[in-house]
Amino acid sequence: MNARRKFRREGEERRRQDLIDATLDSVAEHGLQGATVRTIALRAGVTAGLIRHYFPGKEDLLQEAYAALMGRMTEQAKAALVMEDASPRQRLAAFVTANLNAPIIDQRVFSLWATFLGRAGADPTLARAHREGYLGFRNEVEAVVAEVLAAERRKPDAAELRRHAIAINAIIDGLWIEGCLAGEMFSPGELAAIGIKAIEAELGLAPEKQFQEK
Amino acid sequence: MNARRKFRREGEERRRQDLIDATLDSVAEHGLQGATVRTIALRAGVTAGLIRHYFPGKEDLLQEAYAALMGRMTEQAKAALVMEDASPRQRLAAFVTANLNAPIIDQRVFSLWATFLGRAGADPTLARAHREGYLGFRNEVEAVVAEVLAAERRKPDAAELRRHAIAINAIIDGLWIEGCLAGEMFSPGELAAIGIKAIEAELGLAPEKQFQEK
DNA sequence: GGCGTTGTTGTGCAAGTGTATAAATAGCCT
DNA sequence: AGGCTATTTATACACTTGCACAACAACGCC
Repeated sequence: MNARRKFRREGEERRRQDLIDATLDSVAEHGLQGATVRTIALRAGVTAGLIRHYFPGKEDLLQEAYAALMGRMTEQAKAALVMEDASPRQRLAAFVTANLNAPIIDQRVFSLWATFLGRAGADPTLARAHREGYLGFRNEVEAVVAEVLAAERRKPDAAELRRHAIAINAIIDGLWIEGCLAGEMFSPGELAAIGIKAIEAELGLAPEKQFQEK
Repeated sequence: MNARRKFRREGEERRRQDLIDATLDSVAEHGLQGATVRTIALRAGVTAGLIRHYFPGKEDLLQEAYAALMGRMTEQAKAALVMEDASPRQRLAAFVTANLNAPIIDQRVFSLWATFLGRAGADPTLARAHREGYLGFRNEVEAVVAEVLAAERRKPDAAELRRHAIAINAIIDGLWIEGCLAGEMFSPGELAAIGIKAIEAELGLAPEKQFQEK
């Protein structure tokens, strides 16, 4: 009687990923305080003790989960930049559009972002991880902005470029937050349209002419 | 022996405020998970049992603490708008400047904001509280923008006004976050200057002429 | 001053926490 | 098929958590 639970042995990488995913799910749903080893294990379909077999402690699991989250976010964000045969301005517009629509506009991701960042003030590790991600993102923005202005025959100095990047980054971040927190207040594509307009104004570009037909 | 601890009876309102402040301090420093009744009580200079005398439960204390935080934030933010004998444009600039400098740019406040907002996805009460604060803020922005444009003899329709308010709100929010998380990366006043420029571009205003002398 | 009210303390408790560790078994190698 | 080994389960433990409750003492009132 009292049969022991059946189980399967998964590959190490698979198990670690499952545990990390389960951790992110738990944090997104119930916050850091709700992410207990038992909750996480239950979600991952294993028992609590197994966590200690793959991670030195719960804290390490949380750290790795945050790193994984950041990695996915920046990866998705930057993916919109790799477009061939497109003008710099089109690439910038596509970048903004991608960042202000699903799946990057997502309440769950926002919850995770906010929850972890709330501890950045106290946890230097988290703070540094965020800073690196932020600077990487801003540098991408700055590079595209430089291309856009170059295509317009304009030659901004480094300080001006930096200011543009900071402002544009703020516009995207701010609209991203609004979309995540109150997405249903905006019609589809509205945030992206607002963002593109604001960014074009910031860069002093003439409103884009619509050339839908080939 | 084992003398019982001396204590003083404080007024009810005072004690409640102290407990709320201690709660916010605890959350800012160690996150929601670090805000235990014992930690909070220790910080407030009382023993844990007293919390239950003023609040039905820990959850209620957290709710009231969040409400208090939001109240202080929006109050401070709006305070910069009450300027007499100032042009709409000056008031807008003062508003932006106030929101992008201390004490509104503050890592502790950001930690609290992020920590609580991380649970907004799961807790409808928090979500609604945030939404109200956000809409209130945006309406203030929209009102000032309307004044600024009116002073320029421009008559935008409601939709255009809404878009401007959304974009400007995003700019302020985005720069606020950057300042809170990495304040030392910016020189004093730099964020405000960037914000004002971006907002003027968004509104299509000619760069402001400096008229320092009376 | 004595006395009652009630703000405040201290203690206790059941549930839940992360971690340690022994027992079991799934899957591979021969 | 049989044994080895490392993955996985299960149990135990010390500690923390929110909450309940009884004892106590500070303060107002007469």
